[in-house]
Amino acid sequence: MSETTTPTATDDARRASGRRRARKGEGELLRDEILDAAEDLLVEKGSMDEVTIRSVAKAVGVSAPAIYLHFADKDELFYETCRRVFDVLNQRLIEAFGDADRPVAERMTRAGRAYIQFALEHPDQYLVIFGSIHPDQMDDPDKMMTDPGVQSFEMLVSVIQAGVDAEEFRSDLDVPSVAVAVWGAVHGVAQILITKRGMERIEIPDDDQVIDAVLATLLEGIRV
Amino acid sequence: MSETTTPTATDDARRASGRRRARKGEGELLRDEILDAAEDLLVEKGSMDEVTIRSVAKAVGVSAPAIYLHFADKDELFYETCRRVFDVLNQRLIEAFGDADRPVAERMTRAGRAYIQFALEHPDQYLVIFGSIHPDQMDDPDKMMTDPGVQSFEMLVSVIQAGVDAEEFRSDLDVPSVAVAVWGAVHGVAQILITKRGMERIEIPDDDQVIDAVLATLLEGIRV
DNA sequence: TGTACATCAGTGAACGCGCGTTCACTGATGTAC
DNA sequence: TGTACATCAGTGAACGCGCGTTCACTGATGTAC
Repeated sequence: MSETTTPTATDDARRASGRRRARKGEGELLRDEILDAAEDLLVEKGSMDEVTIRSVAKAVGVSAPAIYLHFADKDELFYETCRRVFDVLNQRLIEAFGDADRPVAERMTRAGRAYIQFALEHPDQYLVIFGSIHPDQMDDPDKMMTDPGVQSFEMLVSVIQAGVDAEEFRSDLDVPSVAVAVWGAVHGVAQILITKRGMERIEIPDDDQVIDAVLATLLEGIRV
Repeated sequence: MSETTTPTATDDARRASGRRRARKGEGELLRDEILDAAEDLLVEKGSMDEVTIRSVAKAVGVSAPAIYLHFADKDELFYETCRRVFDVLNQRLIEAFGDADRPVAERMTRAGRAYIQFALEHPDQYLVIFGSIHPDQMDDPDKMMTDPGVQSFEMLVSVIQAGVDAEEFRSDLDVPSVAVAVWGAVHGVAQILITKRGMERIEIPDDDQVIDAVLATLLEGIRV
């Protein structure tokens, strides 16, 4: 049993997790792995409170203190985790809204569908993000999830305004109020479709039917 | 310093909290006080996880183990706390829907307004209730918040159907889908108005304007 | 009316646990000479 | 090319803390005789 053939604890850890210690200057690689693991665990557990620093570290194949080489504390880790997800949603909305040649009604429908579909594809992250936007937790304005959200919301406002200008939508609309109403409606439907699994006693139609219903109803309500 | 004049620790506790030990057979009185305190703390903290059994006991003026004379564990305590709130909302919706003489559109508007206003009056309980309806936590069907919710939802469905029958609403509506859409829209707007305090960068109009916008848009969208 | 007793609504101290975080350290990697 | 050294990415053990919950108990209240 020479030293070269005896597996060490370090070897075991490497084999189990598939991780090697990062080269010098490549420490940032671990950061992304941590964020990936945190996101996966968030999906699995459904709440930030039930995901521990230790479990994230274990999933990555690293010791718990190693997390602190990349994030100041637990809050910062999960803030970054959620922001990444929100960025993807924002990107999809920009794409859906962006095609300025098409009719406004069509662009809004596509964006609304993209929004709800994103929420259904990432149900846990979506709920965590919205759950984490709690008034009491918003004391630090720099830590808000809304940076990308603000951008999307402003696009929504200007698209509705464009619809009014193009005489697709009624001219008497209070555009900002309608924008909040549309956002709220789409968000609310997304949340209900996510949670409907638990509501067996309410017979909820297919996702697509409900998505069509809310988008059609909203559009019909603001159309000329 | 005779025993009759020396204040005991028990006297102090009584004076501080205003509680007396319940008479025999009146143990149930404490139960309501516990639920009231739990609800208040829930509002204050914004999340079940941040309210401890110890803090509830302290607010009531009782020792922590006393809680266990009335509730099996922490889950049961907060389940009951939320159910009470949900029952009030349900009652308000029944009232708003109930006046069968009036036009359906008016009844729906009143119910929608009552729903959002209730959410704004009890923002934290509302978010906690909706936050606690998480798919992963719904494994025990007897512990669902939806018992009163089911009743309200069924009323919504039948009211919309009544609107179709009375030829107030379009005959081609898929009533169940529209009901989910309406519920989702109202819920989503309520949630956004609750959380808007934290979103200073998005300029959100007055509550009433937004409420009017979503209800008018939805109604206009389903009207004949 | 007095008194022994059962019952009930609580209490105080302690339990075990898991958590976020800190600390002193190790050992591989790259670099200057 | 060899070697001493600085740097960096980690580790293992331990910390203090607050939590939900349990346990053995106390003392006021009502009741039977």
